[in-house]
Amino acid sequence: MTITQLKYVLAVAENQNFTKAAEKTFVTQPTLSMQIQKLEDELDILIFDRSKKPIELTDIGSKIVTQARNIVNEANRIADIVDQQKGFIGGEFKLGVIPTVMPTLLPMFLRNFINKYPKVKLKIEELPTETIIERLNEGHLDAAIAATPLQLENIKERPLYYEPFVAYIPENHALHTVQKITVSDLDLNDMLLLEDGHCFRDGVVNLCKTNRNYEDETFSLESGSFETLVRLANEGLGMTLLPYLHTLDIKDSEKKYLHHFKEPAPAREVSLLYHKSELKMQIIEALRSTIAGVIKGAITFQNVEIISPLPQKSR
Amino acid sequence: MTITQLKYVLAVAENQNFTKAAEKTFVTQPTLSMQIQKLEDELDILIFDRSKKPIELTDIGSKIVTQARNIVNEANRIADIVDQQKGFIGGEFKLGVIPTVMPTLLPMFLRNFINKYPKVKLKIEELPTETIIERLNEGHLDAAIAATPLQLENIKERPLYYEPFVAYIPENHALHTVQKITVSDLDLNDMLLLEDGHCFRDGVVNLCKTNRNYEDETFSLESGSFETLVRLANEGLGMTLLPYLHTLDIKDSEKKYLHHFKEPAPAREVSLLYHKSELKMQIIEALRSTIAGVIKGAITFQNVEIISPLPQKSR
DNA sequence: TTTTTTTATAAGAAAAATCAATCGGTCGTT
DNA sequence: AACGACCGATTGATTTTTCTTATAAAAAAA
Repeated sequence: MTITQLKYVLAVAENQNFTKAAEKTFVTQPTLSMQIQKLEDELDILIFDRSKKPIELTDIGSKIVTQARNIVNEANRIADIVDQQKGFIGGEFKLGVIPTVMPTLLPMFLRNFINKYPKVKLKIEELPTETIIERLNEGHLDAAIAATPLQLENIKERPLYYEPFVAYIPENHALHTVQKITVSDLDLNDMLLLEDGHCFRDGVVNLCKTNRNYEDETFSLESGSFETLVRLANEGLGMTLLPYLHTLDIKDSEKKYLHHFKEPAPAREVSLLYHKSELKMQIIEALRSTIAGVIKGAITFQNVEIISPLPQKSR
Repeated sequence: MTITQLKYVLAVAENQNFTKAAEKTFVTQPTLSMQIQKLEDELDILIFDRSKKPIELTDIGSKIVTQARNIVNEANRIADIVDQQKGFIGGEFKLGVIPTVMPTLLPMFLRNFINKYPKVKLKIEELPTETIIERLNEGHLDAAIAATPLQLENIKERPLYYEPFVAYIPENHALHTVQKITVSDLDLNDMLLLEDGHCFRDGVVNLCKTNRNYEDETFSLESGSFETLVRLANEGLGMTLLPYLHTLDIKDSEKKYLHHFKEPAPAREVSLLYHKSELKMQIIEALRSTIAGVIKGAITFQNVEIISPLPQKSR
């Protein structure tokens, strides 16, 4: 049994296809087939059920895949240990970021980070929380930034900052005169929301629900970006909630429509996520400290109440 | 990097010698040297400091060895998983047993076990607790039977039974008339003990010390076997304590000198020990259940107080 | 100094991993 | 039913890797 064989098995298990797996592992398909056959012969079991289309893992096969992932992870860590010893922080690093954090946080720390660690080849992808979790588990992401707490079995969370919600209330709105609003002022039916799939949307819904219970979940209007939401609000279609960092980019002329919450303000917790195997931990730590450094100047709030980003099962 | 290379590294680290490591791994010394050099080249570090005699690990080398042990363990577990799936319980299994448990426990379950699991090649070694711990950590033992609790970082304990101490008090002894003795009756200076290194001896010393404190630790007489202790006691040289199972083998004519303790009787906890990596867990479990089955008939005590087997630092 | 022990190196043999080409089976489509 | 697309297995040549024997070099022991 070799580590290479285990990597081949993982590739086939993930792609459910020998040919694609071969491409991913940069070998030809016969090589892959033979190595996997050799392993199966050695163990005297079948890992894959080739009669199914697409190919499936056998019972024992899926146990082996789990353990193989373990072994390959532990093997990768050897390189980590060496890097750490050499003080080398570099190599490819895949970071996932949720859409509602991406545009505000990224510009704040990115230049800083690549200056400080020029040898790290950062590959950043904007992804919904769900996909982030999948890819962290499969090892296709090295780390991610998302709203927490998620409390997942195999994923560790390291909070970066707490970002309060800020209300955007247009001139003609009923709440316009209220200076410091509270959660109980909120009405979900009057709220402009992001499209489904954004965890910030789920956070807002959770927040409003702590107040009242809505059976009917037909929301008035939804959009894919905060900018659109603000514009819709200006048109008198309702109010909306924004994460604090987004309010820093708003036009001066519109800043007067921002209303902060009475403390403790509702807030989302934004964390650095990584797999419990703690691979590439030096880079993760470098990332965390860089972000912590730049965020300190931007967010000074203390007294906040964390709103869960998890979508609640309705009906 | 290959698993084979890691195994070679482990062998050299353990033997501190390329030639011996080569023998242990069943390859020639040049093979070993070259493979290790290849790994060192690939990682671009030195694992071994060859200038020292005997050879030493570098700083980074010892970290790599730790991780390598990890990887090799996890890799071995693949075979475990397959065996479990096939319901196969077999292969070589190395069991360590402490001297004071060996002669009484082994005959009770051994025949039973080899009948039930004929494919397991049991290799049993009588070893002191200290050596058992070392070998479990290095993976040279698959499991062991020893007195607990030891509370060690990398070793799990699964209690098998609680074996009360029984006093052997010869006719002319001061305590001879006392039927049920108590711990406070004991006097370490009057106690015949096993030689240094036996954990049962440490248990007895601990037990007596709960009673009084002795500054002077010059014990009267020591011996390597319980049989000798009994004979010495018969000669009027003092009393002694025996583990319960040993009292079953005593001559009928001497049984009258056995005195049980008042409940809760002091007892030692005898456990199955294995490495936390839980390799060969099916065999370990088979062993445990077999022993548990035979011991149930022999030991029915309930109300006991466990005496630590750990030697206390004196002076 | 000589001998012994121990690791490194060199060269050839054996084993293995890989590739290009191709086969054979299973789909879905026409 | 015939065709083509897809997919994994097989074959045979080629390259790469691993291992061994033989030997050199260095260090330690005598």
